[in-house]
Amino acid sequence: VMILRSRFLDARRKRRNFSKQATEILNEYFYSHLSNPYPSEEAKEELAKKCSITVSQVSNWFGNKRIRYKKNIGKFQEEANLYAAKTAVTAAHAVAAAVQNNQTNSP
Amino acid sequence: LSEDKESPSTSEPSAPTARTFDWMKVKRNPPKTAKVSELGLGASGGLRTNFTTRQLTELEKEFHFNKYLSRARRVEIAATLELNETQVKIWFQNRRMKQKKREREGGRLPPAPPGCS
DNA sequence: CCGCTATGATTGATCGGCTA
DNA sequence: TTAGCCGATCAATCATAGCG
Repeated sequence: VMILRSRFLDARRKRRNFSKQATEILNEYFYSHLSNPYPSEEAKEELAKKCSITVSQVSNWFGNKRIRYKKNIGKFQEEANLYAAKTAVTAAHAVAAAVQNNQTNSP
Repeated sequence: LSEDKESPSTSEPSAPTARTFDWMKVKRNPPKTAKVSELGLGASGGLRTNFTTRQLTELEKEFHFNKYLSRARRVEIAATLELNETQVKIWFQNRRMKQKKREREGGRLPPAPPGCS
């Protein structure tokens, strides 16, 4: 029984946390799509490239994130607000750029 | 082809942050791994079956022989390993997906782990 | 060094869609 | 109409990484 764990050194043994920036990118996507955090295959590939990890790892990350998020929403409130603010700033910049671009082209 | 806006379902019009969306409420039905034989005994439903090393070894062996099972073979395996036909069927289903996944992204740096001393 | 939490991966089983 | 398969996901758990 004890040695039943002979699932022999699953690959999980040498687990490595993702880089800080990779986690940053994943969280940004997750919270900016909180209403439906299910990236398409294409989106996963893009995220995988940006994070320098595999598509499967992106899938694992979202799978774990969704489950753990809904298991204890309160625990992620702080994180949620943090990324919500960050994307808001990004959106603001985008709007500002669009406005400026619009002014220089429309007249 | 994008714009979501999933209905926050049964929620308040607007909250400061983080509303509750439908995906957060999704609940899966518990496994019905019950065997018609034990209707009054424990260990039937709601639990994730833990396959023994022997069962996994046999299933793996069979998988390398056939990626797909015939009904007859499935019944045979299930009886031998004391599992449901469904469990055997699902095991093969998952095993095929696992195989495909490995072929797909396993196509890179398999050997040569730096620390080989 | 120890205990507890955070996190990546694994996997039996479920869900919805499609096909023979 | 129905059972098996696929693809994605869930949900529980494993083993390790990281922090106090």
